[in-house]
Amino acid sequence: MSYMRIGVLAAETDTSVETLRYYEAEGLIPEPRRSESGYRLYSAQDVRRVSFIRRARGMGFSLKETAELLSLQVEKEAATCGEVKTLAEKKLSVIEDKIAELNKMKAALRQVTEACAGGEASAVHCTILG
Amino acid sequence: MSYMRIGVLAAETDTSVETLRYYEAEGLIPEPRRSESGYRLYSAQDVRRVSFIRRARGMGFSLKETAELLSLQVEKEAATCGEVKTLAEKKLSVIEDKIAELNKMKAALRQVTEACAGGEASAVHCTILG
DNA sequence: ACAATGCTTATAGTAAACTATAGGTTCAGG
DNA sequence: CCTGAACCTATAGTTTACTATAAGCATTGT
Repeated sequence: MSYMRIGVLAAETDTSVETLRYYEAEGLIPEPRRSESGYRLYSAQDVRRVSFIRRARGMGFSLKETAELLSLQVEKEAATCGEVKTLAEKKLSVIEDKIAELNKMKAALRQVTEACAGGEASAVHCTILG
Repeated sequence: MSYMRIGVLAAETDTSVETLRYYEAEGLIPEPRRSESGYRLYSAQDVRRVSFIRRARGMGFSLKETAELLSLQVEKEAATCGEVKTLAEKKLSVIEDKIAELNKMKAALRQVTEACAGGEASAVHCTILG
């Protein structure tokens, strides 16, 4: 149960096996250990890593930006604590900005739902923009 | 001052003129009125609309999804209040989900900055994932 | 034993969202 | 008047992120 093959990882992370191999080729996930016959074998940590990648992608981070976020883990030996902390804080503020943007969109949509009583009346006054 | 040309709109919205024409071709912004010589002329409302598009794109919404969000404005005559309200609420929950995901990522990054004292020590214990 | 399923590599194809180019028109400043 | 910047259309090219195909080996169920 400890190690899973690529199909299981794909299912667990709602990804395709092709995409997983692509992420590996692009360096977003490390080369996994292999079974005797050459099958890729993944751990629970890989599930977390791929889930993180999918989440970041869904938020509009590119694969390159996602890799930067993940580098906070990968570079742990190489970088000093200070460097990692600085990068993490920079990324954190990017995320804060995104949350703020989403809250703006939320407010705009709220206006719509509140202006609309619902029902059959024409939606002339329902508008997302000014 | 009331109407601006495409270059000004591009500057105001941090977009390229090519992208603006592309958005027009794709139906994300309406065909603007033209000057005598055929130049596109935009209003302040167009600035708001393009800004909204850029914000939505940055959040990971595709152009198609962005168009759906904007349709809440465009379809105002055609659709009933009930339909618009339902769509708005659906989109609202997508946005809530995105905010929740970002908060997860934020928590993960917080762990990093907190585990890292900062300074010269190796960042072995700085990790974004488990 | 053998077919179905799942894995392997390598390579090619695709869709979305720009981005750039070519060739021409308009307009503002010197 | 003329040069250069900004605009026009039409079309072609690029990048990103997959997605599919081909040809073959491995594993599992009957």
